Amino acid sequence: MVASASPASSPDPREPPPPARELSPVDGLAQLSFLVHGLLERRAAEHELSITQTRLLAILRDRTPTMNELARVLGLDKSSVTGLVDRAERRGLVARGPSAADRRAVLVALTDAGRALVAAAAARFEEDVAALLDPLPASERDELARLLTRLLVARAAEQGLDLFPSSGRP
Amino acid sequence: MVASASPASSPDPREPPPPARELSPVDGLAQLSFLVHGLLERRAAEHELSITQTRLLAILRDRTPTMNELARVLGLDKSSVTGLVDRAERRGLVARGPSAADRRAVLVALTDAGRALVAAAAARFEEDVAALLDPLPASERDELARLLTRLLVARAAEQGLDLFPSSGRP
DNA sequence: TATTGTTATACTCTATAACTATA
DNA sequence: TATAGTTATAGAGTATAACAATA
Repeated sequence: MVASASPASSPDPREPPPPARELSPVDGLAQLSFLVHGLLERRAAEHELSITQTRLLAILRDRTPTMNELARVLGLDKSSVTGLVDRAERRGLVARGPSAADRRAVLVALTDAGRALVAAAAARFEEDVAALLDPLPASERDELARLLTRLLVARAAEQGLDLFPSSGRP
Repeated sequence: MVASASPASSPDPREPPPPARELSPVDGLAQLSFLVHGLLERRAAEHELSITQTRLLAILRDRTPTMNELARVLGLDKSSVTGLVDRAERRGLVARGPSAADRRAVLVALTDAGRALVAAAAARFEEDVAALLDPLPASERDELARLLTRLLVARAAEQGLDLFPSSGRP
């Protein structure tokens, strides 16, 4: 797993190769995850962005959180977010601002430049993933989407989250 | 994509919630990749390993490469590998040794401690991925494996690689 | 007293450039 | 001269601990 692409089982050398082999679901999922992660990493790098910087900008597309909220969403210590936002601010991608509600808090927002950059990177990444799915006919892409959605919904439910909110809440 | 779990489309608020929604194949793949990557990161961290250290140890399970080969496989500069192997060696996980063929070269091998550590981390990670697949009945896990294998085989073929070698070679 | 954010410090990971030893 | 590896240096990303300002 992790680094090697070969299946674990060693076939009997006396037999002719079996007609078609398949990855285990576990191996397939693991390998595909690394592949997709690498695609994002490469596209982000084209815009001089790390994965973390990309996540930061992606989060800010929807909200204007405090430093503290950002730390929670990113799963980082607040001191790490200070540095992260410092570097993005130096590049003019985000801006800090005061909070009307709490004079201790600092709000972080995307600048126009940051919004343009994350939009470009996201578009390219989505093209990559779409290209990855290209070999499958549409019916099988739908089937894949159905299976992946079920996995993600189940996982979200285990964590008490709803993957599809907005069903009748303010 | 990237950071947010919500689908892009906003439903009509006058309609009752549609019966079942689904992620696009692109979103499903992207989200699942981050999920699986995070699982590996957490399991590795339990053993005080970074993803990079884990990759290093995983590669060494199968081979005893030179520093140079390691740099190529990991996609890193050789100077980065020097530091990586330094830190692993300090922890007693790998050992450097001379090459009989080339007195400039340095061979890197897993120690027993390193082998035990990577085996433990890999086992836990595979349990995690298996648990992720648990919500699907066996027939759908098989279908998922079939679809993922086709994607990975197609991608490997584009790069001139065979995902399933060993068909009639020493 | 508790919370928000920054600073100081330290370690990992990564790269570029310069260097040593061998081929 | 070219290649294998290390060292020096620099910067991103991360965390812990101590601090200032505000609640």
